[in-house]
This record gives sequence, C-alpha cells and structure tokens, in this order.
Amino acid sequence: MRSRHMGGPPWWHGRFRGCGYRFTVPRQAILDVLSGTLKHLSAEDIYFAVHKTYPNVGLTTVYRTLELLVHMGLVFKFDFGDGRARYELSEGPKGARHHHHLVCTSCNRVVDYTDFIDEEVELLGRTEKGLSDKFNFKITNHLIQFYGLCDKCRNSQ
Amino acid sequence: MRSRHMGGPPWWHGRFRGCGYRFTVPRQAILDVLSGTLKHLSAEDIYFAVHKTYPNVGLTTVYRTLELLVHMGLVFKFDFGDGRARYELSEGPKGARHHHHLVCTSCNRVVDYTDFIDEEVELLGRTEKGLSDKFNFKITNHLIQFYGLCDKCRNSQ
DNA sequence: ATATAAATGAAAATCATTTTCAATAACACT
DNA sequence: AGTGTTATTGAAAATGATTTTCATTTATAT
Ligand SMILES: [Mn+2]
Ligand SMILES: [Mn+2]
Ligand SMILES: [Zn+2]
Ligand SMILES: [Zn+2]
Repeated sequence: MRSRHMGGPPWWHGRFRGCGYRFTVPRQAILDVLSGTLKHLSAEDIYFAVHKTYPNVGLTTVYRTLELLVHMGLVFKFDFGDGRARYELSEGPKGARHHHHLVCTSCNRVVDYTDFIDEEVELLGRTEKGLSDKFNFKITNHLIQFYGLCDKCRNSQ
Repeated sequence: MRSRHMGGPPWWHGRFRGCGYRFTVPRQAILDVLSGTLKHLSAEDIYFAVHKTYPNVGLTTVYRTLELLVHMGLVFKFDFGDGRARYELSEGPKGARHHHHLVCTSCNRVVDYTDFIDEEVELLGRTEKGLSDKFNFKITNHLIQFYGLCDKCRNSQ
C-alpha cells in the first residue's frame, strides 16, 4: 500500500519504473491534473493547477514531465493554433474513448468528437497499412482535426 | 501584358486585387518560391530563397505575407513538430493534387501521399457534414497526418 | 542509514514570431 | 507620365513559449 498514491491509477508507478524512470511527486501531481479534466490544458495551465497543491513545483518541471509523458505515450500533445502546446491524457478520465478534434479558427475552441470514429479508425487502419508498406514507414500515431467556425463565432459575425 | 509577372500564374494579381490587397514584389517573389518547390518550407527557408533575387525583402515581410496567403487560402500552414511552421501552396506546382502527410517523429522528414485520398476525402466529406450539423460548426478545412518512423530512422535504430 | 544518479527549480538563454514606426511603393486618378 | 493616398515594407526591438544550465534535492538500491 503506497501511501501517496490515492488519486490516480497506481499502475502509473509501475509504468514509470518499467521504463527506468522514477515516479516522483511532481510527476504524480501532473498526471493527477490531467486525469481530472476533459479540457486541453497548456503547460502553464497545468503548472497553475499543480501549484495549488504543490506550490514548489516549477514550470520547468512541468515542461520536462510533459515531454516525458508524451514520449512514454501516456499523453498526447496538440497544436491547435493558439501559439502554445496543449496536452491531453492519451487514455482520458475513466478510459475515455479515442477521439478527434474540431477546432474553431476564430476563438480556438476545441471540441472532442467521436462521431464517425469507428469508420475513421477503420479507414485509418487500412491507410496506415498501405502507407507502411509503400513508404516503409512504421506508423505509430495519427492526427485528424477539422477546422472551421464554431457555433458562437459563425453567428457573431 | 504586365511586365514583372512572367513566372507565376497571373491570376494571383487578380486574386489579390479582388480582396483589396496590392500585389507587390515581395508577395510575388514569395509565391514564386512556393510554386517552385514540392518541399515544405519554413518562413526562414522562404526568406533565404527570396533573398537570392530580392536581397532587400525582409523576414518580417515574409511572415506577414505568409499569414496573408494562409488567410486568403492560397497557402497551407503546418506544424510538423520541429518548432517552426511550414508552408505549402494549397494548389501545388501544376495543380498538384490534394494530399496528406506522413511525418517522421525522429528526423522530421515529411512525405506527401495521395494513396487512399479518395476514400479519405469521401469519408471526410461525410464526417464534415455530420459534425457541421451536430455541433453547428462551419467546417472549412481538415488536417490528417500520420506519425511514425521513416525508412531510414527505423533501420538506423 | 547511506550512496548514487536521476530529478528538480530558479534563473538565464534561446529563438520563432510579432510589434513598432518611420520610410517606401502600388495604384487610382489626373 | 505625374501626383496623392494609403497599404505595405524593413530594421530594430519586443514578446513569449520553451529549453538550457547548474547547483541542490530526492527516489531508491544497497
Ligand atoms: Mn480532446
Ligand atoms: Mn505536402
Ligand atoms: Zn469560435
Ligand atoms: Zn526519419
């Protein structure tokens, strides 16, 4: 019974150790923040959130940890066009499903959607296979985003 | 018979004027560079290329022009993860076809592909329709990228 | 408890992109 | 072709997200 790990999935600890990394307080805290939201947080967002509980965790550590989490495949990093990277747990709260994004080019709102996801994923799978063979690429990931004007922005102008 | 416009599509001029913009030497030069390559150039790449012919065109103007071209829909802006934006004519040299990208997460190589593009575009069309209706988004664009290890990087470890 | 190397935090550095502002040039009109 | 208006430009400075540096701290194997 590890004392500190009350909130998040305890398998995180093993996942870190398995990769030869230490499971530290800041890392736990950052994962806790990410696992407690459906939003797409920036490094600074996460820094502020962590800061409430652990005021001495620095922004540098947040950046370093996020880079590590992305590298480990626990977190996805996105560019939605607002000049800062956004992060999301690759397996969302309570194992939220794989999804893609709708991005408003005016206000930068981001909407998760899972509609058509099965068809998309099926086609993506075939495409990945075809591309792997043709270009000898080892494909590990994909990105799909739709851009446009959100409800509010299309009406207000 | 406009004197300067020998290289590029003369309709660019009209396109600019139609939007109320002036068609200037730097703008022409930047479009010429973009229309003469299949690569995905950064602002600095374009700056250097333009500089060979017009040494007094500044990097600032390159950035401003690219922003304008993206806004006009003549150019696409991409983030392939190497910390700088990359640009591509939306209608490539001799009307190259709509395509998507394969990105190497190790060396940042980018490969254009058009395989499966018809199926993809068909599904994207349906998805766009469905999403527009459901979220009341006016969708204008989409992005599809596959990430992985390229031929070279997967072999060289 | 101790040793060791990984991880951290504060401050400084980096660097792509943006802003400022005076000078220039596109083009509508003679 | 010349002129006036105003968008556009270029140099320099500013911005701001992210990275680097380096001395200190901490997780964990012993
Ligand atoms: Mn999401
Ligand atoms: Mn391309
Ligand atoms: Zn919006
Ligand atoms: Zn590669």
